[in-house]
Amino acid sequence: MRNEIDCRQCPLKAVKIFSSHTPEEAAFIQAFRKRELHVEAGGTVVREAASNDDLYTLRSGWAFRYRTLSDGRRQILNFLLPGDFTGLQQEVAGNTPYGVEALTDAELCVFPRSRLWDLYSRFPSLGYDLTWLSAHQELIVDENLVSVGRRTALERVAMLLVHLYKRSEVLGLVDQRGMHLPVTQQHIADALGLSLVHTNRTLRRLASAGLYELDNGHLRLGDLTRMQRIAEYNAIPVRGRPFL
Amino acid sequence: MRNEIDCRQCPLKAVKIFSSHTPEEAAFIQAFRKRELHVEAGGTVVREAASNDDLYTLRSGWAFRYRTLSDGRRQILNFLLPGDFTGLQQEVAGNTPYGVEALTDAELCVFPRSRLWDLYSRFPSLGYDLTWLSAHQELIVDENLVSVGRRTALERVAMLLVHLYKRSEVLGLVDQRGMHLPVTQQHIADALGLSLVHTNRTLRRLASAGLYELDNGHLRLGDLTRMQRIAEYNAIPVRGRPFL
DNA sequence: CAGGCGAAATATCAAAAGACATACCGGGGG
DNA sequence: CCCCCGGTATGTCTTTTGATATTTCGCCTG
Repeated sequence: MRNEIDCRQCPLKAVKIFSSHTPEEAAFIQAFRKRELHVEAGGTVVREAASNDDLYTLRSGWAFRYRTLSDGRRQILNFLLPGDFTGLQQEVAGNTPYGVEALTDAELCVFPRSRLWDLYSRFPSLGYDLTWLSAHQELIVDENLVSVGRRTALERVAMLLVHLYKRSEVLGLVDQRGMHLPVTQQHIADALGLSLVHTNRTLRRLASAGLYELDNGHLRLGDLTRMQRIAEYNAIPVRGRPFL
Repeated sequence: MRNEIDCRQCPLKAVKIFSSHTPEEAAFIQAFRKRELHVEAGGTVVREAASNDDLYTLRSGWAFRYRTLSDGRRQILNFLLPGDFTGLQQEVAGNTPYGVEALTDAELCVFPRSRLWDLYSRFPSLGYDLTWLSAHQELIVDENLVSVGRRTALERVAMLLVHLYKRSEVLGLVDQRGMHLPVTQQHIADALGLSLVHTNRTLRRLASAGLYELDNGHLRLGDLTRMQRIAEYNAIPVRGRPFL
C-alpha cells in the first residue's frame, strides 16, 4: 500500500480557487479521514442503492453521479471534478440513492459519516463548509435540470461543454492543448437526457460550425462567447470555495 | 400588522414527522428570525436573478422554485411544502439563481444570511440541520432530473403525482377528499419539461385508466401501487426531519 | 500486421412530443 | 345575467428526437 498523503499538504491547496484551512482544521480533517481510495477509470466508487457509511472528497480525476432505472435507462446527475464532495444525501435517505463511477483514474479521501457530528460540534467552520459544498452541488444539478427540461438538444450540448470547460479552467486543468475531456458521447447523452445518436448529430453540428474542436480527448472551444449565447448559460462565478 | 407566531409554539411542531428543538435551540431560532412574510397565491417570494440576503422556511402553504430562460421557457426545479427551507444557494452564487413563487397563500419565516455564521458557531446542531435540509432538497431535484431526463411523459406525470401525494401525506395534508393540489397543468408541464398540451393528454390517459381523480382541486390516487410501478418511483422514507 | 473492439459517424424509418387552432367549462365582476 | 378569462380538453399537422442498422476509425493486442 502506497503512502497516504498528509492533509496538511493536500495537493488541492495548490489550486488558487480553494480557500485554506487553519492548522487546527487541517489536523482535524487528517484525523477525520478514514482512508484514501484509488479507483481506476471505469471503476465503481459507490454502488447504486447499496448501503454506504462514507463521505468522499474527490482529490484528483473525474467521476460522475448517476441513477439508473430498472430497464437500464441511465441519468447522469452531475460530473465530479477535483474538490467535489459527495455522500451527504445518504444522511437523509437511508442508503445511497445514486451510484458514483470514475471516468479517469481517481483518488478520493474517505470520511466516516458516523463521526459527522464530531465535525459539526468541534469545527463549526467545517460544518458550514459542508453546507456550502452541498448547496454548490445542488446549484449544478439545478442547472442540469433546466437544460434537460427546457433547452433544445443544441443548447444542452453547448451548455455542458461550456460548463465543464469553465469548471476545468478554474481548477487549472486547461493548457494550450485545451482541456482533457474524459467522457464518451454516451456519457454526454446520459447527462443531457438525449439518445446517443442524437447527441452525435448535435455534436457534429456544433463542430462543423467551428464551435469546438476535439483532438485526442482534448477539447478546445472555438468561440466561447457564441457558445455561451447559444446555451444561454453563465457559469456561476465562485470565489474562495471550501473543500475537505 | 398581525401578531407573529412564537417559534416555541411553531405549528410545524404539531406535525409528527418533524423532530423537535431543545428550548435553547428554539430560543435561538426565535432570535435568528428576522420577520414573517405573508405572500398570497401567485405572489413572488424571491425574484429571480436579484440580490437577496435572506433564508426562508415555508411554514404553511405551497410554493415552487423555478428558473426561466430569456424567451420565457420556464423550468420548475421543485415544489416547496411546509417545513421546506430555501435560500442557501445564494451563499454560493452571489445573487439568487432562481425565483420562488407562492402557489397558495403562504406564510414564511425569514432569516438573515448575514447571521448564518452565528448559527453554526453557537448551535452546531442547527448547522447540521441546515446541511440536512440542503441535502434533502437536492435529493428531490435529483429525482426530478431523472424524470425529466429519462422517464417517458406517462412515467413523469405518474411520478410527480405520487411524489406530491406522499409528501402531503407525511405532513398530514391528506383527508378523505384526498390531497389539495394547488397546481395548474401548466405548472406540471413546467416541472416535467413537457408542453402544456402533451401534459394534458398524458393526464387524461392516467385519469381514464382510473389511476387518479381530481375534483375541485383535490387529488385522490386510484391505485397507488400501480402508479408507483408505472413511475418506478419509491419515495424516500424520511424519519425525523429537522426544520428551522 | 491482422483481427477484434469500443467509440464515432451516418442513413433510414418510427415514435414521441410540440405548435397551433379551437372549443369547452366554470367562476367572478360589471 | 352575461361576458370575460384562466384553465382544461381535443384535433391536426409538424418537428424533434429516438430506434435500428451499418460503416468507419483508431487503438490495442496477439
